[in-house]
Parts: sequence; structure tokens; C-alpha cells
Amino acid sequence: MSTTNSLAVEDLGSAAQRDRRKRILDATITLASQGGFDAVQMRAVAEQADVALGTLYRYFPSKIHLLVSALQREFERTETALRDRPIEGDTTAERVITVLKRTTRGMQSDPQLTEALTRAFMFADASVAAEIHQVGMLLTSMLTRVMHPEGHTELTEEDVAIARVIGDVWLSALVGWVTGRSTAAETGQQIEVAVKLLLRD
Amino acid sequence: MSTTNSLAVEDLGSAAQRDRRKRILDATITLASQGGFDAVQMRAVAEQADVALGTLYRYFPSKIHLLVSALQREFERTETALRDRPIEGDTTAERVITVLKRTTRGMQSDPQLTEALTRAFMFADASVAAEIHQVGMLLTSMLTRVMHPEGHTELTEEDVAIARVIGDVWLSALVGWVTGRSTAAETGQQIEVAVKLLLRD
DNA sequence: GGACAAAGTGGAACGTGTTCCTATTTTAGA
DNA sequence: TCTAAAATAGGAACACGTTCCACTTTGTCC
Repeated sequence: MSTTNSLAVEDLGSAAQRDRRKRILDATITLASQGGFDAVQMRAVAEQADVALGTLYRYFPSKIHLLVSALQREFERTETALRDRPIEGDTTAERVITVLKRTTRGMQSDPQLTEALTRAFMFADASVAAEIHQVGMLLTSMLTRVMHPEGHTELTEEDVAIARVIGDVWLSALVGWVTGRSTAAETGQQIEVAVKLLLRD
Repeated sequence: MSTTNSLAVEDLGSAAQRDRRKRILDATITLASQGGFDAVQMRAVAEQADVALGTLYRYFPSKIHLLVSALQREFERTETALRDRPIEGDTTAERVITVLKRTTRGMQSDPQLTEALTRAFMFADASVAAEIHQVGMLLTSMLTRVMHPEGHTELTEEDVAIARVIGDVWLSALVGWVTGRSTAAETGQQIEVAVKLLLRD
């Protein structure tokens, strides 16, 4: 497609296309923030992004793709923001708990948005595997970096395994909270317990 | 309601009602086995159960309720079947891994059914909290019993916490498999790693 | 057994995700 | 600049979860 802009890893097309994509994702986030998963209606997204319904489907082949892509963009922002900030805490467990709780609090400050994105993530099937994988990598890299902030320590297989288990627990806790089956406090507790079990050294 | 049948803990109504409920759940399982979540269509369930659509909704207020109730019934069966069988394995970790892998294999032998039930479980909101909680309790009790088969050992808080974390990992692994993001082998591996991390003593 | 309430039937109707079609606009290449 | 291809607009149409309604059957109480 675009032969001029060869710098970007992902080819996002022309400026107009990039702009449309951005408008669509912005509209998605806005609607999700206001009314959660159910409020992200494809017709409403198209209208708010000033795009035809067919065009919306050309950019994102389903509501789930749309929401997972929005999640990916949000998560990348969070991850970048976190990268610059120094990580407080002496022990590994402390650092992981601090960072996870902070992130969780951030998500819980916009419950509707979190609900929409988490729901989409859980419902995504194989056709969204690429986006999902991207998010999973971001999470794992975030966790392992928190575990070994120096950066020069070699990551062991066990580190990665632990990061993965923590990610699983985090996701389960988030789903419990999003679906109204547990409170914010319980969510934090659940994560803390798991981290302490896994990082007791 | 029924004053005669006071033995049952849950009042399930008349024999006709119990029969309808059973027919509906049977139809649900059949359709789910054949075509997964998407194939469980409310009109199809009603027809196969020989029940009007309105009646189906009287028994189960939504598709999610229906599927989670089916999951509950299936899980109760599995759990009872497992209860009678002796648990092989010397160490706690071995026993847990054996049981979990066996259960997972059982589910993977009916992929469509597993997909339908897991999807529903993940999508359930607060209105299904009761049924979800029931399933969660079954899983935890199953795990703790495997961890302490003698029955006379007192359950510590840590035992329950570990069981919960394992349950979370299991669920995440299952979702990954159901949504086509990981293979059956990876699912087993994921569980095994987590259990070994949590039960290393 | 008659009357009343509860449960069930059959099907229309509505909302939202998704698909599809035609006309118009934008873009790329000669 | 002209033309063919690609992208977009606008909106109808379809599928399935869900609701609703008028009518019939079943169950209960006197």
C-alpha cells in the first residue's frame, strides 16, 4: 500500500486512514467509558466517529476486534507511562504488588471502560489471536520488568512462568470484579495473596 | 410452592416442572455439544425441549443463565464421579496435576460443549452470581480435597488460597484453549507449571 | 365440580451485531 | 490530467436474544 512511509513497522495506510482509525478508537473509548460494553454499539461508534457503518466494519471486522484493539492501544499507553516511572519497593513481591494494585486502581477508576474492555478480551476467539497475543506480551514484559528492574539479570523460565500465573490471577480477579462478583478490595487482596505465594524468597 | 416434597433442599416445583427443566438442560447440552456457544439458540433449545420460547425464559431468564445452569449440572456430575475414585499420586502436586489434567482431558473430548460452557461462565454478570458461586465452591472443594485426601487434616487459609490460584490458572488456560489461542498440550503444561510453583514442598 | 390463579403455547415485534448492495468520492498510476 | 481501482457513504436486510401479548391448559382451593 503506502510505499513512502516505510518507517513504521505496521503499515497503517494513509494519513486519512490513520485519522479514521484514531477517530473510531476514540469514539469506542468514549462510549465504553460512558456505558460499558453494551453502550459500544456499532451504529453509535460509526456515527460518533463520523464514519459509515460499512467503513467501521472495514477497519474492525467485529465489535470484539474493535474493543480488543482499543484495549491494546490503552494498554500500550499505560505500559509506556509505567516504563518511565521508577518502581518503588525493596522485594520483588512488594514491587509487583505495588504496580499491579496501582494499575488495577487505575482501571477501577473507569469501571465502565474496564468492563467493556475486559469483557471483550474474555470473549475474543481465535480470529483476534494476534491482538490478544500482543496484549499478553505487554503484560508479561511489564511484570518481568517489575520483577527485575535492573534489566541486566537474565530472565529465567521460572520468572516467565511466575509472571504468567500472576497475569492469570489478575485477569480472573478483574473478571470477578467487572462482572460484579467481587469488590475492589477483594480484587486487590486476591492479587496480593497470589503474588506472596509465588514470590516467597 | 410444593408442600409435599419437603426433602429436597432446593424446591424445584412439581414433577412436570422438574421434567421440563431437565428437558431444557438436556437440549442445551446436546446443542452445545454439536455446535458450541453459537448453536445454543434459544428458539432451537425451546423447540428441542418441546417447550414454548416464553416458557424457556420463565425457567432461565437469559442464555447465559441457561448455559451456566447447564455447566453447574455437568460440574456436579463430574465432581460426584471424581469423589468416588481413589486419588493416585504421592505428593500433593502430583495428585492435583493428575486430577486437573484428567478433568481437562474430559472437557477437551467435547470441545464444543466446553467452549459453550466456558464462554458463558466468563460472560456471566452479577445476575448469575449465585450459580457462578456454586461452581466456584465445587471447584475449590474438589481441589482442596485432592490436596488433602485424608480429610482429617485441617484446611489452612493458605490451602484455600492456593486452590483459588490454581483455579484461576485453570480457568485462564481453559479460556485460551477454548478461544483457540493455545493447544491442549499447552493447556496441560500451563497447569502443571503453576501447580509446581505453588506446591513446592 | 366450579372458579380463580399459575403456567404454558404460539407467535409477533423490537434491538443490535453483521452483511450486502449501489452510488459517490478519493487515491494512485499512466 | 484522465482513468481505473479502492475506499467510503448511506441504508436496507437478516439473524438471534429478548420482550410481550392474547389465548389455552393445568393446578388448587372451596
